[in-house]
Amino acid sequence: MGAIGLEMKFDGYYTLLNECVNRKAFREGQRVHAHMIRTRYLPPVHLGTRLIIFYNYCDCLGDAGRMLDEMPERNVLSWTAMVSAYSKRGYASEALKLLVQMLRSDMEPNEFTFVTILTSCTGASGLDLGRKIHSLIIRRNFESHIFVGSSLLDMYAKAGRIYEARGVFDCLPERDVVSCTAIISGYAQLGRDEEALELLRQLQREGMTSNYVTYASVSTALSGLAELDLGRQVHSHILCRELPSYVVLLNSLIDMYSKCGNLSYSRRIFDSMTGRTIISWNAMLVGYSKHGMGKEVVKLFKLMKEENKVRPDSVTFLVVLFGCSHGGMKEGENGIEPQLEHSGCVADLLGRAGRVEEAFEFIKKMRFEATADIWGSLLGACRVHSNIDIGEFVGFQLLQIEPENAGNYVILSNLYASTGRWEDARIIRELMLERVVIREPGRSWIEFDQILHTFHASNCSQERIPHEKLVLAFGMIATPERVPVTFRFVQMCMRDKNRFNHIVGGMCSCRDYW
DNA sequence: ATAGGGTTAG
Repeated sequence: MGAIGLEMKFDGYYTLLNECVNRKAFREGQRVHAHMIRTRYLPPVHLGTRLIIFYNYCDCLGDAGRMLDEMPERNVLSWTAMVSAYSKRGYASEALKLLVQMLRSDMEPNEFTFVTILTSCTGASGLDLGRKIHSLIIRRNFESHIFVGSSLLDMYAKAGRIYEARGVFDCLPERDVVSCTAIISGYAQLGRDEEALELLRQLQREGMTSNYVTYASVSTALSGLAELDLGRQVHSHILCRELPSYVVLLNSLIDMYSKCGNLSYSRRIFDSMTGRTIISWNAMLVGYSKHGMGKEVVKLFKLMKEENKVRPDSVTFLVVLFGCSHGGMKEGENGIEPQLEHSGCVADLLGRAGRVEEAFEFIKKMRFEATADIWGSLLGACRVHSNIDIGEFVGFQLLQIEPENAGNYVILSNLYASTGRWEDARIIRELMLERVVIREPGRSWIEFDQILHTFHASNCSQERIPHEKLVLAFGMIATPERVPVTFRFVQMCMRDKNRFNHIVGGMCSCRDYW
């Protein structure tokens, strides 16, 4: 790093600041700025912007904002650099405030400004801001700019507004990898897997280019479809294209294979990786967890700690705790100390162990308000362990928090039915039909003799027989008759969207929990 | 000097 001299001017300052950004050297940069002030050097707009970027890079948004305020001359870039700082940290409303301030100062935003601010409008909560920005974009005719359009459609997709996203996409005068990938992954992220793949095929026919990001999204869609053959086809296509094996793509493939039912493929990819991230480990752990292989979860978790290259995050803990409970392992066996944010898992673990009262007390004593997920897992435990008192309380709690979730009605109704309270069961079902409009059609899969059989639950059916049972029955009928009943289940694998049940010798890997 | 899409969990 060069020294601060007396005769510093633009070039010298600029080089120094660049070095400070690269090294994230906050103190050094501050000294450079202080030198400017001491020598009464008024930085021109270009250098001032560099200072804003430097401060933002060091997480000193206040200093950066002050710099913008005090600059004698500002341009689009200085404003946009500051908008970008807010956006990158997810401060969407701050970013919008600054944009409004910018407009009031008669400074016209450019395409960079819009792209950067749109990235801060994420999820359903960003939709309102996103729409406001959209209208500003339309007024300035930026809508068909390829970068603006991509972030705009991505904003809608992430807010769950896939039709609006598609509308923006269809209006783009030109397309590229990013815009195509954005719309495909929009469908995939919403679980509209068939549509994602169909769109991929269509766009490829129309000549779209794809890269590793595209295939990471496509793998997400394949995970949802759980069609191993299709997954393998796409994988071999990826290998043929010799796409660089970026971690992101491999992580996605690990997940895809595990959800398509082939854990050994997942593990093979995992083992072949050189630069595993925490997501790689988590994806592999999730695989074992969903297959009910609690011991493997713990083994891999220990391996991760031994390797000591990545730090477990909250997802890791969730998975390991869930993996142990679903895999039939008791608490304490896993050697993991739950943190505060894993309280929900602890409650779930207690519930699954049949200690429903303790779970209920635990949830009531938690330092934060229980989420619908936490109540939901307790309700499930009440159903399994036939605890009508707590179940009724929790059920009504849930019907208030998320009246749109059909699952809660079904479980509560089943709980009533299992204790002979038929009238209450009926009332809850009617309530569900009244309140819940759309239900996701359920699906189950069963595979034997290397053929995958898919079952769809009818969307309008009043029948509530868990269709997994139907699948199991089908499996029993279809296996060769001369095989004795208890051995029919050898190597049978049954799954739905969330979990696998490996049935070996009449015993299920979930220990008959589901 | 300021820009877009992506992987795990719930």
